[in-house]
Amino acid sequence: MPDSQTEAKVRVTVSGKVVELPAGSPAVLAFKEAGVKGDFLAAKADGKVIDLKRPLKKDCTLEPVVTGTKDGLDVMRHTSAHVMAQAVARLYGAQNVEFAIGPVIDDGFYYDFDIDHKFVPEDFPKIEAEMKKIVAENLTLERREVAGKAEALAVLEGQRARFKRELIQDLPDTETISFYTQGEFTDLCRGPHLTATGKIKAFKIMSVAGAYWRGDEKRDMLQRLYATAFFSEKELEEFVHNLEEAKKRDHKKLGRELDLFSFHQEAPGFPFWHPKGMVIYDTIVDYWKKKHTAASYHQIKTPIILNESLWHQSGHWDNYRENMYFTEIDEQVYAVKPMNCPGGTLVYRSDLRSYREFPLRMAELGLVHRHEKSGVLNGLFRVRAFTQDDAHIYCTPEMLKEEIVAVMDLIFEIYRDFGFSDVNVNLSTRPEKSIGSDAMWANAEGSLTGALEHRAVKYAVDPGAGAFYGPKIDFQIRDSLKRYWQCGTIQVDFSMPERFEMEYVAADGARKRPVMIHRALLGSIERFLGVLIEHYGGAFPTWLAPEQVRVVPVSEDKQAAYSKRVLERLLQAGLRASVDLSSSRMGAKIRDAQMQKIPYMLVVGAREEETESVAVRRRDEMDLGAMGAGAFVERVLDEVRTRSLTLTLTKQ
RNA sequence: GCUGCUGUGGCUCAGGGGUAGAGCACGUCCUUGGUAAGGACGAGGUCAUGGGUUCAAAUCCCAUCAGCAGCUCCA
Repeated sequence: MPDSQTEAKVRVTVSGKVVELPAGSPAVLAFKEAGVKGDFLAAKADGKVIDLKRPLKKDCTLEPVVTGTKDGLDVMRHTSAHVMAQAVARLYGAQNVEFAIGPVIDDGFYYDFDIDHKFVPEDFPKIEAEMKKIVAENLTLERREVAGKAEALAVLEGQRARFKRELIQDLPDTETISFYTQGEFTDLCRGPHLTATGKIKAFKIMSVAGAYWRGDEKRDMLQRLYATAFFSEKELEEFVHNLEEAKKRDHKKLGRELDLFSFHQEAPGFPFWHPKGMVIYDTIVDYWKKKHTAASYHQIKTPIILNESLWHQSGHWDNYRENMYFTEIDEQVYAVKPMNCPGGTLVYRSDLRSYREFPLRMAELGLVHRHEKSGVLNGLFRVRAFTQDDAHIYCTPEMLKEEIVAVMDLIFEIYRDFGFSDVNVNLSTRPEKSIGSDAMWANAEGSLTGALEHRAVKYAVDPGAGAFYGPKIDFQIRDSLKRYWQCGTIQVDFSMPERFEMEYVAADGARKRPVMIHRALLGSIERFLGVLIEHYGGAFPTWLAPEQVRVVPVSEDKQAAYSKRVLERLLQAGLRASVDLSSSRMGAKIRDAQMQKIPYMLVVGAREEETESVAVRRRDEMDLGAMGAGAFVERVLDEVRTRSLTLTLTKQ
């Protein structure tokens, strides 16, 4: 019998229960001792995920990581990455491959390989089949810790493993270095991992792409296999289905199909808006202007081309020149504005300002141009010319918090009206390199957090991620496919007022420097419209729809006059409508309107003509039956007025 | 910007060393039909651009431009 007096023990707290185990016992034993049952994938010791077999060396709080959790999924995906690497090693010969890294990412994992064979999608089934074999073999994963870099390098002795060696070299000396082995495959890895490959459930290789070693384009280009894994085939199928859905909703595709905008070789990165796209664009702008007028904003418009000297003063010439376009006027250099603020400050300085005007809110839908690298252009999401829904607010430091609350209120209200109720909020605080006094930063950051807390907004803090000229809050909206889009931002700016020597006259008659808030809600109208297209899948709510009502005569001959009368009535009421007087059959006309995702179709035939009525059909395929033409108009107008996100008309 | 893939009528795409095809859309005509495609006929492309190989290039090679994916960048 072991001497319990001398044997070291660890005290482990598992869901409130304390169990005592010999030091070095595997984590999983603690669950067993504590009587916790379940499908364990890993353990979490004081918040850190570790292997189930990891020896416990000191007292800790331990919880199981089980199927169905994010932690569990990450562990399974991590092990899946090793399995994929092992499969590649088996299929192409371990001596022919060099392994780089294989981390878990948001939607799965990847592994980077240096291999002569060029992966093509046709290789995926083969690799997947080998992975399935490895899972079926249920190989156990063994962790081996080595003492320092020298020993780690010794493990790799004689192997082609220049990436692994480099990784080891760059590790801090204090770091524990570990390897994981499953069957014949060993990989440098921090872990944690599943206990055995058999616990991997459903996986799929998604794509292959080039990727630079350590993201550096001057270094080796590797082949990256993207893959994903889930706890069940069902979840995997759902994921794949979602990807297809996202593809269907691609705004570039819908933009073409719905005839909203186009892009052309003659102007890469510069969108061309078609009539229907313009309707949506203008509707957003009209709405935006109304909201800003109601929130006591003034609206200004500043030039697109401004003298180079202004950009020296603003600091853009030093920091942003690469992204700017230049031109020449009368032998003077001018720049096309990449941002609106410098022009805005000229408006501010056009008059002597008083504290009585504060907070002075100047909004500008400013068209900016930025030279984005060709490879980053992406439909409306990344363009070279776009309209920022910008505003600059000038106020005193004391007003900051209240102003920020007001901006936030406006942001959330506007997001809600477009159907975005889930918003991620991020606070970025002072970076190492920054201007402005400690007191200024304290006030600004205090105002931002104060505003967030005042409205009980949940937010994450990104320490040191603020701009050098001030802290900021960023807003990301979640769309119907659960993707997040960075749109809104509120930035406090200490730099601009200094650089442009902006002043106001305070109550005591002294000249003081105002604080400037720089804010955008939608970010860029173009990009936001792209997000809206994907969010709604092209089926815009009625208030935004380019065409709201399509009149469909049953017989073009016989109901031409009546259908035109109905159309006239719709147009007079201010609705966007048209009539289909083509000679196609009614079914084809309906199909056409349906594919254009027009909210309402009005079928008019002999029956309707007799009673001055219309047979209403909703694009979500509901035949609502007949109703009086006047009643229809009133109800749709109401739907538009309230900016309803759903179609509201129902069967009477 | 880097790497890979792609570029054929307005759109989606097939074809492929011997000077081009389908469906949809479009036009004309016939059809006047009650809730997702009626029919016939027709027009439309120097196969992204420039160069090279070849008796012959849309097809093969190179470069350029553009698009897509990824990397990086940006926020």
